[in-house]
Amino acid sequence: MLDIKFIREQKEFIKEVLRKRKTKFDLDAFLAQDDKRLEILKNVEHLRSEQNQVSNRIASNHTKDAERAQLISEMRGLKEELKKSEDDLNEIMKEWQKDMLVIPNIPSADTPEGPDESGNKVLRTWGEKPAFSFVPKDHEEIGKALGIIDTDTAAIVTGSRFSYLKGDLVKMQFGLIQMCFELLTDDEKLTQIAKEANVNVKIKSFIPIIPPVFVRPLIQVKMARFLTPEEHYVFPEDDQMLVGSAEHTLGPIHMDHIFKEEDLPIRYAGYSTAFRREAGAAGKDTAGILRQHQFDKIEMETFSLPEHSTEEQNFLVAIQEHLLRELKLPYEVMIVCTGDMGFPDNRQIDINTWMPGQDRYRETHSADSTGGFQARRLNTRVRRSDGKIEPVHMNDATAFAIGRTLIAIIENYQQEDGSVRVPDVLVPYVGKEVIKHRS
RNA sequence: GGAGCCGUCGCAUAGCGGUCUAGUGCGUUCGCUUGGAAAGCGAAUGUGGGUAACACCACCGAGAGUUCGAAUCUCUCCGGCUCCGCCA
Repeated sequence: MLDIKFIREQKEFIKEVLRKRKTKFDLDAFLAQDDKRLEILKNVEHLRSEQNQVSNRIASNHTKDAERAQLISEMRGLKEELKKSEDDLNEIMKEWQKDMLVIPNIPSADTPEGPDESGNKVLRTWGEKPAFSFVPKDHEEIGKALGIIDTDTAAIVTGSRFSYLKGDLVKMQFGLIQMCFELLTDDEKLTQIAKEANVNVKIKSFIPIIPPVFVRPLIQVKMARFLTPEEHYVFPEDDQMLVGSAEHTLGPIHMDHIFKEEDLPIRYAGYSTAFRREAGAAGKDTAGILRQHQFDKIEMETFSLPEHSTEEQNFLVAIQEHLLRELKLPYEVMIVCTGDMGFPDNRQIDINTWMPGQDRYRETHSADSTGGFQARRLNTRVRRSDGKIEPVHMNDATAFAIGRTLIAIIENYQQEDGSVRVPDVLVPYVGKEVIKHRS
């Protein structure tokens, strides 16, 4: 949510934002409504003020009985007028709040304008795509043959887009989790990463979190992550829904809280399963485990001072890149254009990792800078040293989308005989250098 | 799931229909005092809306209601605690 004062003051600018982000919204009509809202609000406050004054006179000992009776009958009339005005205000506020939720965040200056994902720009690439002396297979074929991925049984037991991961692949998942948390809780390594990426942030390690996977729909609305209800598993009788990302329960941790300036930044790393209905993706990526209804993820969520949030986002991207470099997986870093970026984002950076089995880069990471957009709805603020209170800035970013990272490893590290080499950094966790079929 | 308590300004508490535009203590900040400090004394200290700035208004877990008037009474919901039951 944007600041209504800002919207009022920067009308033309907001219109431009709406156009760039392909949002159909009649801003003029909305602002006319807003004028009306302020007018009614003033009226309500005036009436309430009068009500209090008269009420005080009724209560006063100096008021004579006859006068008191007179005042009480006066109050009856006032009461009705107030009620009517309040009803008007409530009605207009309902519309107003709905409208405010439709206006997206303002894209950063370096966000390219574009209609859809074709407008995204690659900022840099890293790593050599592996050269194979044979035709590389995709992860499903390899995983199935090795007995480490079983989607067939999952389809029978549960349904499509679910899977059993088995054997060494499970150990590899826990290896990824381990190496990730070791990094994110290590000040020294984080300092090194920031230095190498030339990013200027206060180093403070991440607090590991295992968050709930259920969340109230109302909280999702505050996170601006509930624009497509059909994408979520919702349980109306419990007024709860499954999260689509750990971000959904990490972001609201400090709802209604006011930070001291020196508290920031605060960084969390949450490990959680994510659930998505993939309602709009029928027939897309049906093979293997690329697009599942259920997958595990480590998500970074940080709270920072407004002037530090872009640098914070760059820091999170540097961490993402570091993790991929540790695994020696080739990737490209991409800045997402206005037509493709997430609704609450002011700057979105995606990382696509090379997947030889599909002969293309696929999205494995996203780093979303939402500025004060989510924080304003969540009422998460900071008191500056001069006493002023403002929304904090929030960043969220993938550390590992584990399923997709496993895919990238399987496909990049595959060998002609169908076995998969284990990346050096994961060998201690998996306990072997090559994953072969279990005899 | 059953029974009983409870939710007030950072924390702790008062508040039992009008004097609550919410009192007190702790904490915090500033000042006095001091060679300096502690103690003591004095003052300030919630959030939001609104305004050029004031005024003004709202907020006592959330919402609805009763009333001329609600932190206070009623209802619904949310959350917490204690006991019982069940359970990893």
